[in-house]
Amino acid sequence: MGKDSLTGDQYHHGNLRAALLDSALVVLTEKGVAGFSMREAARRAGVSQSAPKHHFGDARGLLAALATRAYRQLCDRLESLELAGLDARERVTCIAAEYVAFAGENRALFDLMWRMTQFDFTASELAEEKHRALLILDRSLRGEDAEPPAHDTDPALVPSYAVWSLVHGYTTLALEGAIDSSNPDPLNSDLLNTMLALLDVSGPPRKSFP
Amino acid sequence: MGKDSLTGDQYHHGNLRAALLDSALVVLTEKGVAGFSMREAARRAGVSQSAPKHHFGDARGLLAALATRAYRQLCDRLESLELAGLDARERVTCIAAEYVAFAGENRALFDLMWRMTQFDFTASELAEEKHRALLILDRSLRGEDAEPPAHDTDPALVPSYAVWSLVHGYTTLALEGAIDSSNPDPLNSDLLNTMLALLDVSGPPRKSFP
DNA sequence: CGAATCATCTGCTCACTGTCAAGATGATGG
DNA sequence: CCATCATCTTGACAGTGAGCAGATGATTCG
Repeated sequence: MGKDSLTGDQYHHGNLRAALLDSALVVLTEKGVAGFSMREAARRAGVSQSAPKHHFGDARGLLAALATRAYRQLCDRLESLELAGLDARERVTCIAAEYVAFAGENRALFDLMWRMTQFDFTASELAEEKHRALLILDRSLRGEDAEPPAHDTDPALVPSYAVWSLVHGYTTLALEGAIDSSNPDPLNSDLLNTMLALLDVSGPPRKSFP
Repeated sequence: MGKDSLTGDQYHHGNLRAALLDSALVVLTEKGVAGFSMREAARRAGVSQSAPKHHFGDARGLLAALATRAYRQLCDRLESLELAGLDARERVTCIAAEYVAFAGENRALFDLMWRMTQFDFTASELAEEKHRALLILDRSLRGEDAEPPAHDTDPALVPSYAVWSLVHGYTTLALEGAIDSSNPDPLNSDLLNTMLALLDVSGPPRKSFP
């Protein structure tokens, strides 16, 4: 377990960093990204308003750390899926369901994860975890023994990019009420699977891209 | 032209609403969604801090009006595309390119459009324009003479939902640096077209969804 | 053991924001 | 001509992120 572990032992003088991340998550979940307040997160952790500074620098730093932890959790969930014995299409269905489930269970967090460019462009650790998500998706799709992609624009990655785009696009569209605005809980796995069925996930792309 | 027209005639006592929308767009473009300030928008329009209240209620109202105008502009651009004589795949390519171009030319605005749930859940005019985007996409995809969808969950809409999800997902992923983080201008139409080629946009879906 | 050093946390201040209530200003219309 | 109404200004308030000086306490080192 890293320094972001959920349960703190000593508290008041101890692992404030993890405690702040926890209280920040509560505030974020209750108030949303727009209503988030670093002072309130500090208040709920029982410390002064400027205590977070030493651990996260500023508010963007706190949110970046929160988003990084969220990416790590998502990656862990995707990585721990049992995909042995499934064909490519079943694996995609499985991954997509987990992705959508994570977004539905952690809406405010999922929002934040895709809103970081407006807070911090240069969070390298965060970019790493984001990239890890792509690699996990690609490995799940093409199998453990397939050759890993040489670079971000490797043509072999195209099907993975397509799956990610489709699943991620559907998730955000649905959460923003663009799919079925009358439905309060719009994440519909059946619809997503029907759309995924229209996607050719097996073969390599026809031509490379620069 | 509606009341959101860009050029104001009388100004100081006249169409402040449009002037505020214009200055708000400038502030939004310069500072991004997180750095947006209603006071600064009022300042740039040459009026007092609480002048926007009468026209938009509060800050969320201003942003909602801005997002609504943006949806209208996007819809107009998609609607004015010349698609006659093209087959389904060419039409999709054309629409996708326009969608991505709009997002690239209006990044802050595009961000805002998909961040409204955290500002205002009940902007009916906005939801209308968002829905109009779907109908335009669907009509472009299935042709002018196809029967319009009966409801939001009409199975005939599935290919349109899939195209929208793929294109929208790719756009947001690319803008967030998830596709090729080293590329500062990541919107690559070739990659998008290659992904769209993997999608079966012609036939009806195999089975309906609830 | 004592003292210096360092990490951590507090208190205070500042500029800025969104929102509200009360009042000016000016156009419209009876 | 005057009342009414829409529009805009002024002045206030609580809340926020950020910076600075200093208290507190743990650690390390002479």
